[in-house]
Amino acid sequence: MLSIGEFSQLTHLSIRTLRRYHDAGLLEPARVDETSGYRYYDTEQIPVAQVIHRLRELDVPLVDVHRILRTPDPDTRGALVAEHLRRLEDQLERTRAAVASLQRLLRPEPTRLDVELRRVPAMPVAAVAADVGHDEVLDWYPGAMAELEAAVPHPAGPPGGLYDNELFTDGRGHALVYLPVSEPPTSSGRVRAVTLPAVELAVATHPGDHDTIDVTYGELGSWVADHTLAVAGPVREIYLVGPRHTTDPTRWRTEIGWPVFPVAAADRSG
Amino acid sequence: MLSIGEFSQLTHLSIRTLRRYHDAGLLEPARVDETSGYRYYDTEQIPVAQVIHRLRELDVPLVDVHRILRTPDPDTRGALVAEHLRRLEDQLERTRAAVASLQRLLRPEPTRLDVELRRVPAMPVAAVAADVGHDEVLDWYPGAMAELEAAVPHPAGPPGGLYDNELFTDGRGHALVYLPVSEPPTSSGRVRAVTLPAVELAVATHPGDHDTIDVTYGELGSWVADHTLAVAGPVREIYLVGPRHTTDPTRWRTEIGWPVFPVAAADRSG
DNA sequence: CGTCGGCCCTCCCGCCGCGGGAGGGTCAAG
DNA sequence: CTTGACCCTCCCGCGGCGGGAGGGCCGACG
Repeated sequence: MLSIGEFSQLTHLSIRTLRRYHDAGLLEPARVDETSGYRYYDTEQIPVAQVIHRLRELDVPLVDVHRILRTPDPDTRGALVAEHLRRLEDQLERTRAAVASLQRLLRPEPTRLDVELRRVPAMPVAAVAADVGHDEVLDWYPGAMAELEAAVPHPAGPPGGLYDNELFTDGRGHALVYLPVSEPPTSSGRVRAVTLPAVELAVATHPGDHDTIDVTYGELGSWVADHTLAVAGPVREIYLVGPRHTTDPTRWRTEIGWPVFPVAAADRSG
Repeated sequence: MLSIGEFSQLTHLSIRTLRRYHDAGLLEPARVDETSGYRYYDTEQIPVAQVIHRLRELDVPLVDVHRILRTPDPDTRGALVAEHLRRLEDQLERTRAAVASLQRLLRPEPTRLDVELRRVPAMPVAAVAADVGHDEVLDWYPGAMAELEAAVPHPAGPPGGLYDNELFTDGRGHALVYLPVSEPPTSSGRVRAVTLPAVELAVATHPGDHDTIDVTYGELGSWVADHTLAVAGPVREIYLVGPRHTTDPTRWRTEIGWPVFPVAAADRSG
């Protein structure tokens, strides 16, 4: 029987941390003295403590550590761990992208931005919509678009999305992805027939992957702000060239459409 | 002049976050209405906001972001950013190591551990000591050892270290690294002449780099606990083969010496 | 000119995993 | 039996963000 201090020395986990793991039900001491409350551990618990230690080094939340430890089946457990490793890799990828983008931002080369004012008529589409958080969008998008493509084998144009402004201001809001159709589709699963309203858009094209799309957003937004206009509705994105066309992200083309009030009405002299 | 909501849409930073950055002095609005407190931003602030966004994606703390933004000289600023990238790489390295170690821990193969009881006489050494935190040790060690090696060109044995138990139980404590000498060295810099006390050690050898050294610690500790004895003083490490000998970490050999009360006295029948 | 809905304000709380510290009980060696 | 090391619980703080309450401000309408 090891006291908490001895166990701490054997596992290199601090006493405080061991107590916390006890409270969280992660690492129950082999025996707890009823009157004094003293915790006593067993040498067999050392490997368990080390597994916890490793998982924490990987920033696995305590609840997930709990889940993993509770899982008896090694395969399922392996899958849970693998899932976390996948997320770590995703994060690494995002880190790499952020580094690259940061370096570009710090060496500012004047980017010439072509902005086009475009009148878009009302458009019948097949759509999948949801209320999502800002950081859930990337997880939500692929499934929604896959369902759309299955339901609409012959779209009448490139896919797109509408993103409510609250998504950015509040970090949560309404998002909708669509495929244009020539005639209204039948609803199935999450797919619905929707008619997008006509709008006037200020459009800029973002080249490449979406890691730096906020830069183009900012440039387009500056242009819109500098040329008057107020924003009128959710931002639109149109995926002219995307992962469906080429695996080379540098070839992707995404149009960003910023809805504005029609130019005639934007003359505010009245 | 952009309201905070408009600016939020342009930068994809939430309103709350923008307010926080204002409070932290990171991103001062171009104008703040005195009576209403309304924040108004300028389109020129968009790139600044995006730099902040990128740095935060890299988990750079707000205070450091502040430092970086305040730095006018691009070279110094680049150095600060590079420093953070270096830390990211270190962390990545540790993550990699933790993953590897975790996989080994989850596929437990019975490790046969050779433990030797060894009586170590008092030993004159040149030593560098400090009070350090658990996670500062790795940063502190190289400099201390380099200073030692400069002061002791012809050591009388392999280098080693003594680590107080509080270092693990409290996360902070006394650490000492040494080089054995044949006669007491003169003090210089942080180097001091010290005589290590005689002890009885339970010794196990840890092969390879130190990423998994806690596993060996645990195994040795189990052995000590299962064979009686109480711990008597700081743990010792002896670096038989280390980075000074070979760059191949798999060849490293580190002895872990767990001080125990002399075996005769460990008979607790009295 | 008043009203109303949307925007913005400040202030406080919660989250996670950990450390710090207060205040007090327990254990074992002398 | 005393002493000092050890252990206990409980509360607070950190950093960066979100949630929510409670209340002013703005501008487009009637």
